[in-house]
Amino acid sequence: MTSEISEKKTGNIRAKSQIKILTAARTEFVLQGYKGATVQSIADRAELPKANILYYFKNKENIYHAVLEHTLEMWDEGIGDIEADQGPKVAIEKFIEAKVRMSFNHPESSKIYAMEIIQGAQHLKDYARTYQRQWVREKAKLFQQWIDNGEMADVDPVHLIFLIWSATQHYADFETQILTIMNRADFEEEDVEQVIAFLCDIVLRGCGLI
Amino acid sequence: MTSEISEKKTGNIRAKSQIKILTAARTEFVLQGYKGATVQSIADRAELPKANILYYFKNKENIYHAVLEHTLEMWDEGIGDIEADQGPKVAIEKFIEAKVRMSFNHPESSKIYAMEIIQGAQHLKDYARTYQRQWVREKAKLFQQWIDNGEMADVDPVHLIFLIWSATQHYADFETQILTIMNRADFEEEDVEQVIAFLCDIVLRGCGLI
DNA sequence: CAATTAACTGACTAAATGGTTAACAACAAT
DNA sequence: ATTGTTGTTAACCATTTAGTCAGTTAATTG
Repeated sequence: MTSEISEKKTGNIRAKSQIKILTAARTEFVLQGYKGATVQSIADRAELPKANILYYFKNKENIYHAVLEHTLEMWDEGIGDIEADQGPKVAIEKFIEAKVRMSFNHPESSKIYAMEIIQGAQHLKDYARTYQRQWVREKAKLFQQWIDNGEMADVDPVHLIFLIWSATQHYADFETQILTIMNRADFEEEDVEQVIAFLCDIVLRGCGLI
Repeated sequence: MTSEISEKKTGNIRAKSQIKILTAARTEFVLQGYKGATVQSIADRAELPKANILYYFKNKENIYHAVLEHTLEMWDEGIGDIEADQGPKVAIEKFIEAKVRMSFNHPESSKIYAMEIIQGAQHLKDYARTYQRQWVREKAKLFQQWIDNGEMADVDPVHLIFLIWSATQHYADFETQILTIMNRADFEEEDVEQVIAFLCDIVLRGCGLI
């Protein structure tokens, strides 16, 4: 039987290699798409021989699944949830800020997710059908209560959620376009705060909360 | 020398075949990505032999370029431009409506475009750098004048354009997700109008125009 | 009709690619 | 040391795929 130390060491090698591979894979899948990313290109980016990649992941599809899973975990965690107790203004502000920060900090995850949806969500149909639909319904109900209480303007809650999703994720997915148009090489913390302020301003005023 | 009639007929065959091929190709590129779409799969979808595809387009990249070009033409035409003479309210309304209708009528073009940008805009860098950047600057200046004249709230014009782009294109690019969440099979004219009304409502109020 | 051009296609080829295997190296446990 | 486990990798193979080509048919023209 293996000792605790050896387990840790073994685990470390596995974990380190897997992270290295998944990081390289994520980039390749974004740049080249699923079919365009080759095991060899992932190996090159990870600076490992191809066979070593296939030692840790049985095949290319498994790598992709692992990347996708990681993406969904982030989506769940980083989303910051919409909380009921502080009213619509704070809830929307917090939600927008969480989503914008996510987009700027992890654009690749957002891109992987976007490409997956654009191509028909082959691997994510169930996720949207069960988890996401439920989440949207719950939050929509919450917004509707605020509307009924006269705490915010009468806007369609579901489309409001879509609006916030799209506007925030745009800064990740269309990074390249935005940087080119703004004639910038990279985003800075300043930009992140400006976007948060802008979106909160428009959306809150749009919801009659300012 | 070929007669006018023969030119027309010849042109017809070429044009018809090319449209057939490009339509099939567009769908395949959306569903499978550039590398994933094979010349054979495009041929199958177009119901033509593979060699016939390569008779009309020298190679796969040429097909993709043709698809992309068509997409950009649509983008230019359908965008409806932001006109100065009727003030910010009408300008924004018209722009939103044009973009939303475009998204619902030609989701595949929007998807091709989105994937291209997400993957780093390899084929579109120049387009964004020259044409788009100029367009955004022009329109931003226009918004700024309205702001300076006190005709609308002081919101960042460039980010306002990004917001409208993202919110409208979202209905094309994330079609699958939205339909799944809304538990619907297809969009109807009713939906289009609801989205237009919703977005105009939020954005106009967000800009202090209601 | 004869000749020229355009449209079309089955069969083939060279290169790329996902995945296997078998042999080897590092290392821990006894 | 011996044994077993994990990690590592070059070499190899089967399949897929873009693109070519040689030859055929259809259309057009003079």
